[in-house]
Amino acid sequence: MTPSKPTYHHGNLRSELIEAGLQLARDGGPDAVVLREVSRRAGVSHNAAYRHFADRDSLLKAICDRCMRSLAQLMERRIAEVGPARRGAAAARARLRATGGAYVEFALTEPGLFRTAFAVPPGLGYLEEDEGVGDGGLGPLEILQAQLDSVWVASGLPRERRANAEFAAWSSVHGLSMLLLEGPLREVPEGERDALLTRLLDTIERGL
Amino acid sequence: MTPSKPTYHHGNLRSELIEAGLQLARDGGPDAVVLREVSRRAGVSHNAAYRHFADRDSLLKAICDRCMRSLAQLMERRIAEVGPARRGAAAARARLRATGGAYVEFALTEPGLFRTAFAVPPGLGYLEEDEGVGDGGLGPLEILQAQLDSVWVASGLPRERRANAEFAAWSSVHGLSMLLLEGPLREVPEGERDALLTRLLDTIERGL
DNA sequence: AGATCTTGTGGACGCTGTCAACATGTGGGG
DNA sequence: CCCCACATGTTGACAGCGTCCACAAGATCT
Repeated sequence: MTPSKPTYHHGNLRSELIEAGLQLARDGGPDAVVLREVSRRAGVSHNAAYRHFADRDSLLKAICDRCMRSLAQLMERRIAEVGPARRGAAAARARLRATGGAYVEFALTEPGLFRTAFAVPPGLGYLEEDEGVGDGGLGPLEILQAQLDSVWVASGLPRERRANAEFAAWSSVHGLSMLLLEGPLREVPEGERDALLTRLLDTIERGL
Repeated sequence: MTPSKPTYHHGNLRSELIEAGLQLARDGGPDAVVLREVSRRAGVSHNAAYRHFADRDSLLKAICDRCMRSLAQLMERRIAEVGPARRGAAAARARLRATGGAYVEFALTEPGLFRTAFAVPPGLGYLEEDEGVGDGGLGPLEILQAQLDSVWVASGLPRERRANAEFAAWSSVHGLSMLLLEGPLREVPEGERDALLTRLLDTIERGL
């Protein structure tokens, strides 16, 4: 099970397959993760992957988890950049905006990885067990929840309104990402995108 | 160009291909639109479609337009159900909520069609020319814009805040739909989904 | 050393989209 | 009316894909 014994036939194929698939996903999204091409890039025959993954979907799932991890890491980084020392309501709101901004930034700068992160094959559960988790051990949703908690504490928002706020915020940035990436907004010129994001974050912050 | 001359070899194949593809899309989403299976269902050989569509993507695009039209129609219907006679700010807001609700309703009741509506192949422009338009001649975005205009007029919201509001609202319902459909929220039990939608619409309405 | 399990290979099958060559039905000009 | 040109549909082929099966070879255990 542990993929880290470098003393077998190939060494540690499993990792290399994931790495090769990740590169394909980066360039062409989830559909570009082609089993035979992955094997080719790893330098093995077209069937070797079946010793490490039940089928293509199983490999894809592993790659999706890595993509989700990258997303979580960018969110963590952008939150940290606000400055850990800053306190108060303004800082909490700035971190919340950074969280949403990082989400859309990831979608636009790594479109292939973003699309792959959410291309988990049906039947393979999404939130398994510490998969797709950033350096802080939290997944994207949990990171967002933490920032919302901070805003609630710092801004004194009505407690009963906290319920499900994470899903409203998440949906917004996710939807904007999808629409810009592969939806009808993909023809929006680059210069206008920031305005859309700003307007979106304004709306959510006001509506919390 | 007009597909309605019932006096040729097959009659009007083009339409039947789209119809057959639509059924496949309804059951299995865009990936289920398989050229050979479409031809099979239309009762023609596997290559007949090439006389009406340049390639699979071209056929898929036509199917996507039909899906978008269905979405627009459901939005129109739900808006009309609010009651055309009702006037004032409350009515305008009710219609706006109906618009967003219809969007998510369509995604959940016709998941295959919804996913197909946004699976327009890259390279084939999204908003061509009166495609994917409802009975009122408006596409989903334009319908949403009209409802937002009504709210602005009826509620006297600050005019400078009108800019890009449609994209914030659209992103929200689109994101929720995607997350519930094929995203990490697809395991949310049916009973809790309405709460998420309500919270989302509340947030948007407050934040406009 | 020899048995056994794990890992990788080679070949096959049916599926897909697409291309080229061929067949057939339709409509118009002599 | 006939024949020609064109539009439409068919047949056959090709490469690429995921997957299954039988086999080979390296690693591990006794």
